[in-house]
Amino acid sequence: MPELPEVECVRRSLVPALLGRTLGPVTIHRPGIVDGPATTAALLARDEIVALERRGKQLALIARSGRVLIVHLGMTGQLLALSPSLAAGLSHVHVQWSLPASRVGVAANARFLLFRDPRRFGGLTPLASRAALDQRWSALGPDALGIEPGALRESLRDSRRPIKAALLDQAVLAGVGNIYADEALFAAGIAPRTPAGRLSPDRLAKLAEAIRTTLMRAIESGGSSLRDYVDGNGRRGGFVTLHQVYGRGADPCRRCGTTLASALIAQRTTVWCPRCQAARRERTKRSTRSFT
DNA sequence: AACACCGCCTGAGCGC
DNA sequence: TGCGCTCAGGCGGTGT
Repeated sequence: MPELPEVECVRRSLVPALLGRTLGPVTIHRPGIVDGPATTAALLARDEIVALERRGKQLALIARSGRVLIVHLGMTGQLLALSPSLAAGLSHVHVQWSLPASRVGVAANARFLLFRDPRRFGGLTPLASRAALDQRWSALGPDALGIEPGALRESLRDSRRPIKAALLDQAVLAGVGNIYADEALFAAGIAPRTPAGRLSPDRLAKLAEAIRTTLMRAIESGGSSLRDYVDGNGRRGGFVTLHQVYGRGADPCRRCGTTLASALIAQRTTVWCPRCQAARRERTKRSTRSFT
């Protein structure tokens, strides 16, 4: 599932094919996946891509005209720059752009840009300007790849939810989904049900570092390909083999051998090691009325 | 206000 | 072989 590392891998893999290039005509097979009027201009047809940016799990194509197209991959979405032969015969292609011919190098064969998404949890959101993008992204928490302890502490202050639930909230922290929430909590040695606002500054610092490290390593491995995920060139990622807990419920912990626990937390299957991530007594909530 | 929960959608995997 | 069931989960909308 595309979380931050997968979206970042898509972004990086598409830079050679898209940056500085002008998209050709667009064909819209399923207008419903576009949030708003699905006009060719809104979809950046015949517009030059001047930047590819990411915030959390969202990817934005910035065009010369000033228009912006946000790409949400959802669970099964793919943005692919492919040769005609690879592009042919793909199912669930909702929007398709032509890419200009020529240009030597790795992107020379990429003649089509495709947005496909079998389950349609993803979609495209056209925006009129960079300012509109900034406004939209201001609703997101800080990007998880650069999360600092202070920012995490600020986001989680006074929250009574389980830390697992808080990490999944994109307004708290942008980019972490179910896989990397479990992996980061394991790396930090924190039990997923620990109330977020009760974590000590030390443990929050450890968690922030664990989040950054886990995400960076996943990016280096090309992301986590369970079933659907591939990057912009159609390549699968290799991080699944490095998962410590996600998808391993009832298997032995790779660190201590204890049987991994599994439960539904915040409506998500959550896996953790009861020994490496033992619940411990956290600091109690300080009275808000004391000494103010 | 903070949080819980629902439902969208398809294909893989399973039991029978 | 094939059918029906369950499960996966990002995220917006609604309920408590």
